[in-house]
Amino acid sequence: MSEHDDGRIGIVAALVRSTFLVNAVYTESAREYGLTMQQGQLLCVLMTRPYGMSELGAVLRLAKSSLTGLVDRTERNGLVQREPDPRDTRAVRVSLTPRGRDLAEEFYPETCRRIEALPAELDASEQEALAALLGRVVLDNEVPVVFPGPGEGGSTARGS
Amino acid sequence: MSEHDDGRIGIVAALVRSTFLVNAVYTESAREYGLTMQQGQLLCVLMTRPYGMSELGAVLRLAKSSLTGLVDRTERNGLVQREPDPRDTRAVRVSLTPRGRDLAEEFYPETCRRIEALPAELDASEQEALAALLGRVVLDNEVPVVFPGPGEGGSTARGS
DNA sequence: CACGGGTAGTTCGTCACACGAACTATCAGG
DNA sequence: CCTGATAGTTCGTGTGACGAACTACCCGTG
Repeated sequence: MSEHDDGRIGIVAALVRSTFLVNAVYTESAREYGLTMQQGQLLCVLMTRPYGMSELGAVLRLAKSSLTGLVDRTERNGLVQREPDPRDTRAVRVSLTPRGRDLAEEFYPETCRRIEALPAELDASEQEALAALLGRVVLDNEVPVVFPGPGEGGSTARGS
Repeated sequence: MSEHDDGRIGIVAALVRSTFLVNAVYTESAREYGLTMQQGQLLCVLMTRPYGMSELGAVLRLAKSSLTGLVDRTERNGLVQREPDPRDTRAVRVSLTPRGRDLAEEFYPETCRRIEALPAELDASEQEALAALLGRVVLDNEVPVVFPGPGEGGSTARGS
């Protein structure tokens, strides 16, 4: 109820405005790599491993027809590819192409840097506290892993 | 592989995923009122006072041609109106129609409720801490008032 | 006063995004 | 086999975002 005598705002406004901020930064970063935010997100998700279309739809919270379009466009740009799923003739596995992986491995850390810069005015313990609190919020609300944590991105789960 | 043995995530992932979450909630809420997220945002901004197009572009971070389209569509839905600016023949003032205000006054608090529910598992002091930390982040990064704080919505025009 | 540069918005063409409904093809259980 | 569920695609529609080009107007300067 008491909000901004000294710049203090409610938790709702704080969440909405920080969302607006992160959206803008993410979009801007993607733009500079020739990506849209959605395509950037797709690449980030696929960094860890290939996904089926339905699975991707669940992670990105998209209707299946929306996802077909997104993968179509990203595939047309040469960043992802569809492969038949050996276990199920109906299904496809979407994975990064070499070019897509290269791009993701530039885009992802650069975007991390930019997001990381947003709370730069907070000291280390405050940043940790923020991460912990927000982390609990996303955990409590079962947010899909739409952005891998550090260490999950580049080197760990890859080879084939 | 270093971070989430116990659910802890880095600050970047926390920010990105919470953004994803709030986006989804906001979009969903708007959808139920027959709005898109952008139109809902427009209504929320206009709740406090009328804006000029350029001004709106700055707040919503949209190119002017994008804004023309958004206002066009929202106007077609009968929620906002363009009025000539008495001070400047070139300019227009965009304001809520009565119907737009009614809708905003349903949409805004309902969306607040939903956003507020996200950190419900945090206790009061934790919520306060989160609001304070996030509030500083948005302040440091000069995020426009894209979502009014409580009390700024109806008639109490509390400046800057 | 005229002129010229800046400002306010719109128009136009283009592409991305998101959805639902209808569709094809395959899987799996009986 | 049949039948119902599952995996994806296609199609049509509306929204969203942008840059470039345009009109109309403001205002300071000469």
